[in-house]
Amino acid sequence: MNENIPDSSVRRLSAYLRQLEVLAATGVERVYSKQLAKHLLVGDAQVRRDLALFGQFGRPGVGYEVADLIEVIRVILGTRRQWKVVIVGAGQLSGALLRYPGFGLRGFDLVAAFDVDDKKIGTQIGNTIVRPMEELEDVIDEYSARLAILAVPPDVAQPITDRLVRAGIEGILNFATSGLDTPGGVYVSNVDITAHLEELSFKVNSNRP
Amino acid sequence: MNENIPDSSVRRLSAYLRQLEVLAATGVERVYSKQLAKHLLVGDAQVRRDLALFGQFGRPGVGYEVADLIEVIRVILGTRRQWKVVIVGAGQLSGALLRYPGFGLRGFDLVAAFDVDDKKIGTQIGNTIVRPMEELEDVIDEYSARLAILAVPPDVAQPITDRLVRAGIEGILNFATSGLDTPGGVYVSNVDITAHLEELSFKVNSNRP
DNA sequence: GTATGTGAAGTTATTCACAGCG
DNA sequence: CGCTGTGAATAACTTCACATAC
Repeated sequence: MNENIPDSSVRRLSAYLRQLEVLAATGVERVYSKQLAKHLLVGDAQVRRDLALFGQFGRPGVGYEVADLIEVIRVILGTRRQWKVVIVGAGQLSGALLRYPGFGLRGFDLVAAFDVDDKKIGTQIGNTIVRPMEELEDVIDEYSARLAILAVPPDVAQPITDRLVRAGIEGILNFATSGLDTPGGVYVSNVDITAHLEELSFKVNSNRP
Repeated sequence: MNENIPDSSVRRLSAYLRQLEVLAATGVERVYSKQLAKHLLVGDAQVRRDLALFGQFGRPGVGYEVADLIEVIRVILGTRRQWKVVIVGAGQLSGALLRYPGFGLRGFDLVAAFDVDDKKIGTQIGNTIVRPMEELEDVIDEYSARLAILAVPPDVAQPITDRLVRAGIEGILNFATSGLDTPGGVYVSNVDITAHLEELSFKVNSNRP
């Protein structure tokens, strides 16, 4: 699939998809770019541009079919397949993720969790049994997992990343605050909750300090 | 403080700050824009530009003092004060946040948690007791809290948001997948973990489907 | 009449490249 | 010299506005 796609467009496609899922669940069959734009604080032209990067999916004067557009965006994002995902670190956060039912519906199958803590190993979280770190490579191989979620203390984030990369993982969702070094072709997406709070702090502060 | 600051610059400032915190902890006293840039996949000019939006903090030929720059960025982000933050929804995710020690150090004090579930009310998570939703407005008022974290099911996210806004909250960190409507001057930062996974899916897929 | 798709225009962000300071 | 700070140049993204299709 093409390159030269702005990251911002990809993120908006996810947002459109969330919106469309709600519309589909409430029985809405058609939607206009203007409606999709409204909740996202973007213009309607932006919505059409984002979609135009990948093809023509609407009909002038009519709009978009909700069900079709959901499929289109899933194809674009690559989530019509079911990605096998391993999660390293079986703490509270991982527990929340493992129990969240939304991932499976959206193409992400959390197949295994790993931890170093003997007290956690063997316990069940959601539908998943916590395994020892030693099994990491074998399990990634067994499931042909290509994505991983990293929810471990910062000091072990980089060494575990290196192991994940060697084991064939191509995308890492990182909850550690430290950045990760990975070779080209291995992507990292960082979730830094502190950074989100700092963004709010900055904006609220600029408003009325 | 000034407007016309790109969101992307604010996000990068957070990233620089994370980096600087690590440098400070390891005893490094000086740093160049080039070093800060390296881990973040941006150019050194970008780092200097981001800082130049707010003033001049380095010395030509010398670089930046790590400790000074940390202070400068905290001032910019508004996190030298201690923000009082309430958290609504006392599930697994909130448990993880309440037990995370990093927020306090970085200017965010999670002062209260709320839930509708009688079984949770009164229990302690980290240092915080879970309170009934009825007390929401009083507690926000009592602490003069201006930020809130929302970790509740999507169907109640909007009504609770409305309550938070009426109670004086000015910034909301939202973990619900649905977007939130807020009046001008009330900021929302969305954490959509599915969107992060979709971003990885997209990139890994464009690489080698 | 209404909404899409898209060239063209406009805006914003990033990178270059170098003067000037330490 | 080396590194910052910053005009100037470039690149990227967004918005406008309208021909086209329904």
